[in-house]
Amino acid sequence: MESLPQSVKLQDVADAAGVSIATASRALGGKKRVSAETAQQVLQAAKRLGYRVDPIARALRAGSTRTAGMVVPVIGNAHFVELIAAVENELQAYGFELILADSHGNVQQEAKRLRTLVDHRVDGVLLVSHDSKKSAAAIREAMRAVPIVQIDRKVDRLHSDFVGIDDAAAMRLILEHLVERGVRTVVLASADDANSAGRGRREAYERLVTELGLLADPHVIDAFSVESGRDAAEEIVRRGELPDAIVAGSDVNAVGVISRLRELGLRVPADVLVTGFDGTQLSEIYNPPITTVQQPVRAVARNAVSFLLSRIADPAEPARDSRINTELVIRASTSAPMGHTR
Amino acid sequence: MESLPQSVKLQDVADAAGVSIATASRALGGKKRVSAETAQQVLQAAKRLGYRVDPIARALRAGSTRTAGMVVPVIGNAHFVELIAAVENELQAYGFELILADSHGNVQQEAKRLRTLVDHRVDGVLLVSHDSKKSAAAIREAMRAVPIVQIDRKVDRLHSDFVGIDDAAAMRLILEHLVERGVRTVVLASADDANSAGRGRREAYERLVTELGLLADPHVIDAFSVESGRDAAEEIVRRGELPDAIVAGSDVNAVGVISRLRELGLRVPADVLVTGFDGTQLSEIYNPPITTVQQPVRAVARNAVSFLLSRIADPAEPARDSRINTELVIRASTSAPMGHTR
DNA sequence: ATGAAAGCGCTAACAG
DNA sequence: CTGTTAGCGCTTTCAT
Repeated sequence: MESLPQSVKLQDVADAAGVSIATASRALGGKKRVSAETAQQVLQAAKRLGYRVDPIARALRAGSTRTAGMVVPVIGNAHFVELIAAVENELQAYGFELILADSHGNVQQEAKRLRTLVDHRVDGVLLVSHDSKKSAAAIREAMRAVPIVQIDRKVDRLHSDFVGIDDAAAMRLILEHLVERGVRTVVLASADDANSAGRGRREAYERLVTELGLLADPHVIDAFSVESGRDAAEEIVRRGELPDAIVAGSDVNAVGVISRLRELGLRVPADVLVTGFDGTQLSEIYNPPITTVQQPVRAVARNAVSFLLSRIADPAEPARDSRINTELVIRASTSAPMGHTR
Repeated sequence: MESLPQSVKLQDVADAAGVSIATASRALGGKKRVSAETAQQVLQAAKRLGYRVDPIARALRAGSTRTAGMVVPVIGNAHFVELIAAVENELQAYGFELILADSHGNVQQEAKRLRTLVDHRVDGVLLVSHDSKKSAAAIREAMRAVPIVQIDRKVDRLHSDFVGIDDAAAMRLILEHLVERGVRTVVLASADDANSAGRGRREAYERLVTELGLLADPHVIDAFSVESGRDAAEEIVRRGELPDAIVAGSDVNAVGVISRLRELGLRVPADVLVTGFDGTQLSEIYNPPITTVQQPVRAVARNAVSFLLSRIADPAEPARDSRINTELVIRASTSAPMGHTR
């Protein structure tokens, strides 16, 4: 009982209900200035005809596309994947579509994608930025046109909503756990200072290493990727004496570390303990399962979307900053007795 | 040197170039009916003012949004993640945006998402469908409004473009490899018949098992997910005698199988060989790395997008069906000598 | 080759 | 409470 898609327009509904197009629009929009019965008529006519608003026409006139953009550094990173899925799901509940953009860990691409998102009149943007300094300009520009909520990583001196985790507290969870396991020497294999998450984790690591009396080799600075994890492992092994534990800055790093160690004939946790960061499904299913700090991805997505929608509703709102707590999940990668305790 | 976003309109460019808005539009559109010099003037004025077309207004008038929709059963599945990333990348090259939708492996959701994509006037849809029968109705409806290219899975008796792999050939690669390894008994742990990929793989498996003289326990039918892989492993172990090899219908299944086996105290490949399917990064980094058939994801994405764009350009084109070949990648999960050879 | 003008489908003044 | 009307910014006949 459907007519051809897109062919039923507001005028048709108005005609069918015997009212003007304006009244039909108001009724459909749930506006107050319509009598209950007229509204009924219109609603029924609309349903009967299978009417659906044309979001394009509505957008042109009213400004809203009911679409949000999301920019991430790499779609493929396990953590971002989970974030994307959670965000899509959350937006979905509010009838918003998600336009996805990959910045390929590159400030130029990021700027470009941000610009086309703005051009496409998304109502708002969820952004996992690439560089805490170099990303600033493009974001500022985009913010003049549309609300932006930053997720996971914060750009320096940028006044916007933010949703993330408490990196320092999370790092403490990891390191205290390692201390309990009898670890004395550690090495950090994490992303470098280019983004705030990497920086926050490294700074916390350095503070805590001192506080907890751990011996830290100069840490290996790298990116959040499997490849980087592999490189880090390689370098650590090449240096000679293995540390008691390798603290990875993300689960994908940890996976890279472990897989390369294995290729080099070293076992986790028998030869060295390894921890992850993020709590992706990867950490759970990997062999060995990886001790990590679990990010509450759904909560992060929920907050981010809620911040975005409320800012769309009222752009003047003060910027909010939400840091959700993580939870330590202990798994096999740190469970066996170590071979190298001093 | 930027004015406020979205504030420069075609009229401004026309004024600056000293021509009419119609001429400006034609010049910007690269249309023929404009003199070379006038075109130059307009182009320069546009650049100088930082003009950018308003895609919404253009869409309302011209119909095209330069946006494609993509619907997948689960964003999180490793294979779909890679597909999404490749498609986003490919579309990007043509200046198309990607609206992403998760159907949550559910026909109702799928129908709904397809409908909102159509409402949002995407120019085309890339679809990994959920059910080779039950998905048909919604897809047919959507196809009346917009071109659809199916990826990976084909809905029965539906006349549309399709891009996928040769499941039968891929399964042959896997099984012949196992035979070479001396395997005699195998079990299939794969998705059930609800989608064509699952069905194709199972049918090929059954044919080949006979052809190759393998002993196949009744296969374990399941979904494409880590959890299903785990369940399958559990059931296989519970049955008693372990087969020589477990053939998973996807990499995520294989990972589930291996992780559960490990929990049950069984080792891969020492106790049983396991193969994956898809060739995701997961198969490469897992411990042990998993023997699998590699899908040429980038080629699939490239073909799918190219099919879509050419069909958008000419909806009357005959439907194309492209099956790209896979490659066997041998890794540790099938490399060690087996313990159970008969 | 160029310009004037008519909408695309909808919402929001502004009148009544 | 309801209807009339003016656009949102752009593309595209239809004249010239």
